[in-house]
Amino acid sequence: MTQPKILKIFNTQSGKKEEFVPLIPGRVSMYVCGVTVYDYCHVGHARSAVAFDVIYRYLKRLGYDVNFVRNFTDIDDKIIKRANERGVPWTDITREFIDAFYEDMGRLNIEKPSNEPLATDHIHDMLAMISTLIERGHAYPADGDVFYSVRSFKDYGQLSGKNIEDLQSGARIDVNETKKDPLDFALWKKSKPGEPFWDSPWGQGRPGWHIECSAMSAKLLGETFDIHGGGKDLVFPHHENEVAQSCGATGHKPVRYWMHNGFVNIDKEKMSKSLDNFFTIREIFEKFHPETLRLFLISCQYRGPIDFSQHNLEEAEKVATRFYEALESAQALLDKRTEVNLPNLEKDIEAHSLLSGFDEAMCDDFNTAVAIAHMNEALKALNPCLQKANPDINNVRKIAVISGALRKVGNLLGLFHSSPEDFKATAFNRKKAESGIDPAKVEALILERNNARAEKNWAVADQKRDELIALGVILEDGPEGTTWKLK
RNA sequence: GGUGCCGUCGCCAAGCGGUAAGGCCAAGGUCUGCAAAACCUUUAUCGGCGGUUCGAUCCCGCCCGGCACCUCCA
Repeated sequence: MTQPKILKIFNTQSGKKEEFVPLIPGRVSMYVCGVTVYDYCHVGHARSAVAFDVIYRYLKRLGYDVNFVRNFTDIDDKIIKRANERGVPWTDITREFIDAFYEDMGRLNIEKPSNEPLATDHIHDMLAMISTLIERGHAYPADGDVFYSVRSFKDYGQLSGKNIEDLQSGARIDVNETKKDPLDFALWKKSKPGEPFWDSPWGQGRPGWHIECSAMSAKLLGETFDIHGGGKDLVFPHHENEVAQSCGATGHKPVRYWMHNGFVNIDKEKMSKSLDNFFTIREIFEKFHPETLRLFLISCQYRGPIDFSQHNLEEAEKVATRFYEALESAQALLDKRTEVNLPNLEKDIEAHSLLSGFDEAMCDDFNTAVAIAHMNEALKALNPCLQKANPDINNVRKIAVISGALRKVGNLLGLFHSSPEDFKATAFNRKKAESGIDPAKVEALILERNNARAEKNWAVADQKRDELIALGVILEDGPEGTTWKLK
């Protein structure tokens, strides 16, 4: 990028968009809460992954050297429970779902972060932090457990906008006899017989959920780092507790910009395990191309809710198809017109209005919805050039520039990673399965129709077309013959 | 009960003080033997009522409707 842009980020902490200024010029340190590996990822996980992937990619475009850490929570009650249900070692569970996670993320075209620490590889860092918290009077051991004393931290609640009195009056906090205060949360949990454990000064046990992020972010990014992200549901208590832990241990705030993505909803309700209204990513991929899911997820601003439905995915699929088809024809034309020299193409691409519009949108708190609107405008400029039977040199160049700009912006959003054939094949296969159509029958009817057309027997040709339409088949007569697709 | 968020064209979705981006769908047109694709054109005053302002979808208040967090959760 030639022109420096001012990036604005909505900071959960302040509730406002703020100008982004990294702690160290030219560098960004970013930590995003990953997943607990006890099950397959659902669409909600996909949203978070895609949102921060787009953010990661864009920070790099702005020229930052980004140190991006995304953790795996690989020790937790749910993992132990799942292992017991299956009668296998808990490490079998974590290994299986880490592999599945990588498979899903790979298909979604999520870039690998700089570092992906496992909680269990950092137990010693957590123990050190817990000891510091005890020394500083922010935590206390109690019968093998260690708890954080929430009332020892005067700013508790400042991230999520809660105050201790309100939390206390809410009757949903579990009562635990060993806690001094019901608001206190576990830093270390004593293990029960048969459960995995690590040795600690307080006996055998395992870490509480929140401590891993505080310990690993400090270890890998420093006591103060730029961006911490995750789903909105993590604001309280997880991120609130992280702030308490880190501030308690170091005396200063760990995070400069807190970013939270909105939920994926089903019929206006949050998609969640407890409501049992979730879809796994791999279920979606059985019907839709990963890029369709990706485009759907970035078709609105990352902070708001997004309603998940087959209808909305189909709409995203249409949009993606239009882009793929235009890009495909542009490429075909450019391949044919190799005699046209295209000097300084990259420079013209970067200078195209799509790039400036894209940058403006992204600098406004990563507004991907507006970015996609600009892509549609570019597409609208590209298509008329593609209409021309034999475009002149200027048009060829225009096609090269606009399609290049579209590809570039698309790639920055993680799109156009597939081939047009693969992309269209996914939609075709789904429709074929849903309609139960027989391709051989379609081909036969098309042949009959084309025979009639060759004899200029339009009545028969149209009758065959009507039959095909009744089947949901749409014909396209092109210079290289007739192709068909499903409605 | 406490705390936030949201309500923009039939549908999805930006904008958030100066008279509403984009997409889907629909209609008309160009093209086509007819179609399809593509292109062109057309479609909203922003949940309701007050207030602040020269001016409000955008600020404030109240109301109606929906959601979320306060418990594991992306």
